[in-house]
Amino acid sequence: MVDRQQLESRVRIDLTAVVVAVDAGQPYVLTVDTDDAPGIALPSGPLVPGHRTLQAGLRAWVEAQTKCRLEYIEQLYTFGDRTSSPMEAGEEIDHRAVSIAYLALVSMPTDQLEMQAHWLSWYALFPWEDRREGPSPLINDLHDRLLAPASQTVTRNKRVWRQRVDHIFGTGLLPWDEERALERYEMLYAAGLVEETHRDHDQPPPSASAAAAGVSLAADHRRILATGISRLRAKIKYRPVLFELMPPEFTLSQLQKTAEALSGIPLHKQNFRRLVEQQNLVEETGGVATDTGGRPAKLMRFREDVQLERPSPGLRVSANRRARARAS
Amino acid sequence: MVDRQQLESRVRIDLTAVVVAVDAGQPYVLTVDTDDAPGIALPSGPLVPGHRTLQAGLRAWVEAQTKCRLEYIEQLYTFGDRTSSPMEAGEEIDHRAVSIAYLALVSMPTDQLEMQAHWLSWYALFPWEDRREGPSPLINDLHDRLLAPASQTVTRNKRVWRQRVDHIFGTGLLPWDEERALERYEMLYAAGLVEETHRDHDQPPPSASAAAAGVSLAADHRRILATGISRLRAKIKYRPVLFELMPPEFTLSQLQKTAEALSGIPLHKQNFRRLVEQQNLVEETGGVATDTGGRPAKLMRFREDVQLERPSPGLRVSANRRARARAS
DNA sequence: TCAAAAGTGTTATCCTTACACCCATGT
DNA sequence: ACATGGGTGTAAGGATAACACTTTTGA
Repeated sequence: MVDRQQLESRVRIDLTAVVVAVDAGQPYVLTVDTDDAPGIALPSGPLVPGHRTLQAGLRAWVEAQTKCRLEYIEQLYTFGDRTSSPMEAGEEIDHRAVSIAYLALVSMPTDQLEMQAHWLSWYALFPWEDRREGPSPLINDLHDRLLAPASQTVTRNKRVWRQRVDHIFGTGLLPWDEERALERYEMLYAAGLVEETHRDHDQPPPSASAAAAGVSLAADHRRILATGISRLRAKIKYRPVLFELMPPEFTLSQLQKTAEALSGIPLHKQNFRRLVEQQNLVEETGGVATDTGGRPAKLMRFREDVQLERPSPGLRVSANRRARARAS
Repeated sequence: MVDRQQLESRVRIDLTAVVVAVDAGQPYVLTVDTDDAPGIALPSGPLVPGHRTLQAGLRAWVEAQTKCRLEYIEQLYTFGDRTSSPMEAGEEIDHRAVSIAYLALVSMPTDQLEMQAHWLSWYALFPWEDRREGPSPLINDLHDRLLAPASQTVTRNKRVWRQRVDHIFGTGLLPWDEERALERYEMLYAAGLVEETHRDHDQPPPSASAAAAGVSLAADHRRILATGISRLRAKIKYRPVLFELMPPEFTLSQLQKTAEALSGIPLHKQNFRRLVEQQNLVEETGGVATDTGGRPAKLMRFREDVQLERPSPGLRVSANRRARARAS
C-alpha cells in the first residue's frame, strides 16, 4: 500500500536558471528559444540520474543549451509547476513536475554578450521596473488600469485595494520600493494585465488597447525572473554579490552603473563611493581607464578577504531623493 | 528515449515542516517520534496525488502527525536529500527523494503547549544560540575545538580558518551575528563537532570528552531547523511576522520577550518600545494585564492594516550593547 | 578653451543608542 | 514602605543625504 502510493507520487524535477549579466550599464538575462512551446524561455531541463547534485544538473542544462558556464549560483524558490492560478498563496501542482529555480550571476566580456543573441534585457520584460530616468510613463497607465473595477480581484473594499496598489507600486504618497518587483508582477498577473494571465486560462488576449505590458516568457518563467530580480535587488545591500557581475578590474563608475542597472533606480554618486570605501570592498590596481571620455578613472579590484573581515559587507544602496522627487 | 529518461528521473518529494511557537519567553519547535529511524524528527511526509498544493500537503502531514493546524507558512529551502556530505555547496542527491522545507509560525495557548510533549526548546538543540544571559560558556569550548588542528577542513592556511571561525561565531573582536545560526551549525557539522557528522559517515561518535554539542535530530532535520532559525531571526527585522506567534492580546513586555526568545539576544527595552510605536505596529485594546507582578501593563493588539500602510514594517532589533560587552 | 566625467570637502538631518527617571500596583 | 515591573523624556553619537566644488583628461 505504502509502496504503491509512493510510486504514484513520484514527480519530475525541473531545474530552471535565471542567469544574470550586466553589460554597459544594462542588466540581461540568459534565454533560449523553445522548440515545442512558443516563445522565449529560461534555460531549464529535468533532473536526471546522471546529475550528482541539483546544482550540477542545473549547470549541465545551462551549458548544454547556451554554452554558458556558471560560477555563482544560489537557490531561489521551488514552484509547484503549471498551476491554473500560480499567483495564489497555495499553488496547484499537476503532479507531473515541480520546478526548482536558481539564480546565477556571471561576469561576461562585452564581445561574448554581443555574439550570443540570447541575452535579453530585464527591462524589455519589466518596463515599469526601470526608473533610472525617473518613473516610466507606463506606471500611470498601469496604475489606472489596476484601479479600474475589473482589475479588483477578491479584495473586500475599494479603499483597501487602492492602498494595496499604492503600497506595491509606490504611487500616492508611498515611496517606490525596488525590491517589490515580484509583488508587482504578481499583482499585474492577478489583475490580468500581463499576457500570461490569459494564456494560463486559455483565453484570447484582450483588445489591443488593453494590451499586456512587457514581453512575456514561456510557462511561468517571467514570474521566476521577477523572483530573481527581487532577490538580487535585496541581496546587493547586504552581501557583496555585485562583484560576481564585474570584470576583474573596473572603475567606481562602472560599479555604480551596475548597481543602478540592477536596482533600477539612480544612486547618489558621492554616497555610493563613500559606502564602497567605508566597507573596504575594493582596492586600487594602480591602472587607470582612459576611455572614460573625461578624466581617467582609477581601476579597482574586489578585495576577496572582505568576506572574512566584515560582518556582512554589501552596498546599502539608497535612492537619490532628487530623482525620487522627479518621480511624483 | 526521452520518455524513458524522464520516467527514470522521477523522484519522491518530501515535505518537511519547521513549526515554531513561543511560550513564556521560550522558543519551541514541533517534533514527532519516528517509528523507523531512531530519535526525534520534524513532522514530514511525501507529497502524494491527493495533495492539491505543496503547502496543502505539508498541512495535511503536520496535522496528521501532530494535530497541529498551521496558519502562517513560508518556504525555506529545497534540499537534495540524504547526501553523504550535505554541508558542501553542491549536495549529492540519491535520486530517491528531494525534500522541500517550510517554516510555519503558530500562536499557541499555554495549556496546549504543556499538553503536547512534542514541543522541543530550540536551545536544547542549539545551546550556543541562546545568549540572552550573555554568551554561553559552551562557546569557548566550541571555539577551542574548532581551532584544534583536526577541525580544520580543507582551508589553506590557519590564519584564514581562524578568521572564518571568528567571523561566524563572533569571537575575537568581531560581533555576534544572531542570523548566522545556519552557518554556525554547518561549520560544526563540517568540523565533526555534532553527532550528525559521524552518523552520516557510519562512524561511531567520538569519545565522551569530545561529545557532540546539543541534542540531535533524525536525518538532516537539525540543519533544516537551523535554516528556519536563521530565516526567522532575519525576517522579524523587516516583516511583522512576530505577531503570528503572539496571542490576540499581549503586553509590550511579552512581545519583547518573544523577540528575544527568537533572536537569542537581550534587547533594549526603551528602544524596542519606540520601534514598535514608531512603526504603528500595535494599538491598545483598553484592557490591562494585572498578573505582571508590578504595575499592570496595557494590553495591545496587532494592527492588521500596517501591512498596507507602511513600506516594510518589522522590528529592526538591535543588540543591547551593555549585554554584548558582558559577553567579551 | 570647453565639455565630460572623475573625484573631494562639508553640512544639515535623522536615526540609533543609552542614560536616568517616574508611575502604578501587590505584599 | 518597598519591591517589581511598566512606562517616558532627553541628550550624545554616528550614519545618511545632499550640497557645492575641484581635478584631469580629450576634442
